Amino acid sequence: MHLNSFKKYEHLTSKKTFEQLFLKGKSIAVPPFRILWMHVPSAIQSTKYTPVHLGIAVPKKSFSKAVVRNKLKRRIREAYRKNKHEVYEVLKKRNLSVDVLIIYTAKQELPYDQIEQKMIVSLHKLIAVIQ
RNA sequence: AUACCGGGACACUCUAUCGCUCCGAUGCAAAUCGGAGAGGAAAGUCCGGACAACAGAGAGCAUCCUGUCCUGAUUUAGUUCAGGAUAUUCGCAGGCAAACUGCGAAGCAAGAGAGUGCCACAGAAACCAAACCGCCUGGCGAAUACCGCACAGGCAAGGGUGAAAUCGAGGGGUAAGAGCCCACGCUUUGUAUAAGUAAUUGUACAUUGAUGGUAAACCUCAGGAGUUGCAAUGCCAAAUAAUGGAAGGCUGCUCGUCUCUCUUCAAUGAGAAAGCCAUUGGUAGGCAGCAUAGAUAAAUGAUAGAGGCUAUCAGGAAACUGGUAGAACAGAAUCCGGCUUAUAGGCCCGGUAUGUUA
RNA sequence: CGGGAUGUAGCGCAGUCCGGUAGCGCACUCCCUUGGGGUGGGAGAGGUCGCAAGUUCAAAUCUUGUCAUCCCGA
Repeated sequence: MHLNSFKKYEHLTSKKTFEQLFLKGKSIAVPPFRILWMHVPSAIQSTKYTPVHLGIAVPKKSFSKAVVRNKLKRRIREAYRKNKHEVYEVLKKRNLSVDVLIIYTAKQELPYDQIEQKMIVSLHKLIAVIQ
């Protein structure tokens, strides 16, 4: 498995899990993000084990144009893809898997390098909370 | 030449690394290899069509939409679009003036000779007749031109009001006046004739002086549209004792989901619009629909380099060289056609203004 | 993707159906009342009715286009 890939089976795809995250998920605030996460029963023996399922959300109220929303989602996905390996190592050691939802809460459109910096910070925070 | 406005086609290019979606091949799998991968508007959802459901076929009411003529275009459908022509409207000039003439621009939502409604304020009067200030004749008052009148009649030229007051202006005519009459111009309707595929236009004769405006008021005429929409619809899984996709009771009904007729099915049947009462639990995933882009929290990206373009700074006489910054509007979700709106930059076409030269 | 509604004074709303004067409440300004303020009384200002084009003598109102905001439907 390549370390920097971000395939479809690593996405959050079910509408139900989104609702559960909003109801029961624990939240961390790292501006410009807000991160909701929760533990999921692990299945380390099965071949389709994935430590993290990730969803990305950009609210329509802050950015009414679809182009801007797509651009931000792509930037966040790119930043996550490059920096996810630390989280994966920690979770693999402890046999855990989590569902995570990243919500973009800022009202301005940020450039890529800022988003990447904040992504590193927030992933470190997430690791600390899980441990 | 410069600036601005409008329209049109184009919508930075290439390479490397790391990644994404779908399809195909190999493979137990992980994965590897190959191929395809966003616009002119994908947008707004303003129209139309395909496609699907409502059992099938036909007719009609209500409701809604469209409205000159010809030619052409398309998924061959439209009342859509494009081009041309014409009625008409607007502006400028001419003219004493006009419902006039010439030039230029715009260019269609039919009909105001079926009926109903409305036309504020002002004005005497707003559509069917009428007379405020007036003009004229007669009568009366001492009163045969001049002043007056709760008098009798004639007139609609002039004033004034208004968006609009029954053709314009000239001459004749008259007590005063009036298309009352005449010439000129315009105009209504009809006939004939010429041009044109046609709408329509010209000419001649007769006739009229409009039948005030408003149909983006009701309406009339001609024509068109059955309704709902891919969240349509069909199937599977899951759920449950089991059924259904919400179930139940009452009222009131229907036999299409507006009405009528016929056909088919059905009376121990089928349907589900309206009102009231009361209960609110489970599943809300997948496949088809669906595409030589194509998903279902929804792919088409990030970084680096090179070249071209624009702006600006520095150097230079110039060609140019170097640095910095920038590159619009905007992202497919069933598909197709039209319309509308957004759009950096240079290019092409047209118009307006200013300047220079000839 | 498909339906629907609303834009009028600083704020909340009438008026739009059926075209001629743009109004109500709170807020604002000035004056009176009070020793001063509040309350109360009186007077006044503030709008080209989201924007554009059209119909009409005349448009907030009718027609068309457009821009915002909001609400529904699995």
